[in-house]
Amino acid sequence: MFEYTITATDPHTAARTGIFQTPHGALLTPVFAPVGTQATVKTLTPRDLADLGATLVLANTYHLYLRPGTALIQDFGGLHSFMGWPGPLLTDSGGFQVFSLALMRKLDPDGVTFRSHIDGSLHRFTPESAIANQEALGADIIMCLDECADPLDRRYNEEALRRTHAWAARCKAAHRRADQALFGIVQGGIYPELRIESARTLRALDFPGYAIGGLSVGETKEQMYATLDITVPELPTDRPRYLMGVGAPEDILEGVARGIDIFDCVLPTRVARNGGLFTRQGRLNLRNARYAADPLPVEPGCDCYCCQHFSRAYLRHLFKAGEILGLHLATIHNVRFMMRLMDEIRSHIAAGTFAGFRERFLAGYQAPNQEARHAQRARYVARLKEKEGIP
RNA sequence: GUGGCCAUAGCUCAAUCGGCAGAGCAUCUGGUUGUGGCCCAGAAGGUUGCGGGUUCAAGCCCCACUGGCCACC
Repeated sequence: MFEYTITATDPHTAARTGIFQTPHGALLTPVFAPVGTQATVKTLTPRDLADLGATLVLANTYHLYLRPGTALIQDFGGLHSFMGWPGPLLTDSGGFQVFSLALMRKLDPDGVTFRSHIDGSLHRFTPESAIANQEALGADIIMCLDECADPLDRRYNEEALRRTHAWAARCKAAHRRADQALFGIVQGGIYPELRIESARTLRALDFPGYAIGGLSVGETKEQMYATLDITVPELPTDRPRYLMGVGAPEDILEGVARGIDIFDCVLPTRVARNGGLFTRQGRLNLRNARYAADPLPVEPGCDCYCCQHFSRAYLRHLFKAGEILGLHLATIHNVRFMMRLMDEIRSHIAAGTFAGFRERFLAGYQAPNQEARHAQRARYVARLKEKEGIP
């Protein structure tokens, strides 16, 4: 179980294709996992997901632990049967959400105590309970409890890294189910020495796969790419590498080129629900007045149900009118866009033409305004700190 | 017909004693990276119903007109 077979390597980059065997099916990598936080990819049925070509779906342990409870899902035969998704599943540990969503958190060497963002009730995660929760959910790939620090705070990262490494060892020791692959998570912010130390420490624990966490959380894209450049080479080549929380189409290309095999991200589905539609030219904001009478499909040539049957004008109307169908159709398109992108990436790696494909894609793809992104991020962080009383 | 109340941004409404005309929604634009359809940021939008008057200064006070609502014939 959990054999990872490399099927092709790109001659010009670190990109590779592979097959990762799981109890619920084989994953062709590089693979992108749509996010189904609360045991559902918002607006999509499992049948939609299968039709779109999705193979791996991520669900969040933090949310499912709080509601409806991991024990209840276990009583229903686990997450696969509860949510009606027969394919491979991945759950995170819940650690990240404790730090990003919970109303309060108190760290100690043994774990983290926090208050639910839903009702304020008091809870606690330890490495052992994080594993127990994920064993109850029964996903094919599960994650160690880790601590995601501010990527630009060196001292915090040093401190968080000690906990993350100790917790990784305890997670591995606590993990019993042989039908789940437990991945370790490399942390260390944007600091090369910390990333290298983290990768080596986790590698010594011998996980069936390795995740890179703590990225796409506030650093620049250049810093993220540079961190991948120094981290991936420290990981074993015969195990899948999972870049958590990424990403945008341009980041997928850059990640694959640096040897990443697995991605997950809310971006395609979240942006879809706000009228942002992916195309090869960049993102199209359907709320814009310029599409009010546009008879074209979102992306001419796309084979998705949305593009095959509906105009931009109709989709814009659905969004302006607040109709549910707009969210569904936009999500269908964006997930299909990601799946087609991954298909093409795998084909080009297999054919040895990935480098040229990446270059052409990035030349034609207009990424969102980085200044606006970072300005917003700064405001968000400022609000968070104000909320928590940090000067 | 008589009396009273009202008229401010596309809509619903603020504006202290007469002292730089604002908000929410809608519109327009940008953003969302280990998920709240939430949300965040910015922009545009005004001859304060019309015409006079008083005043250094009027959305606010006075007169007339127009339109609306209420009450009573």
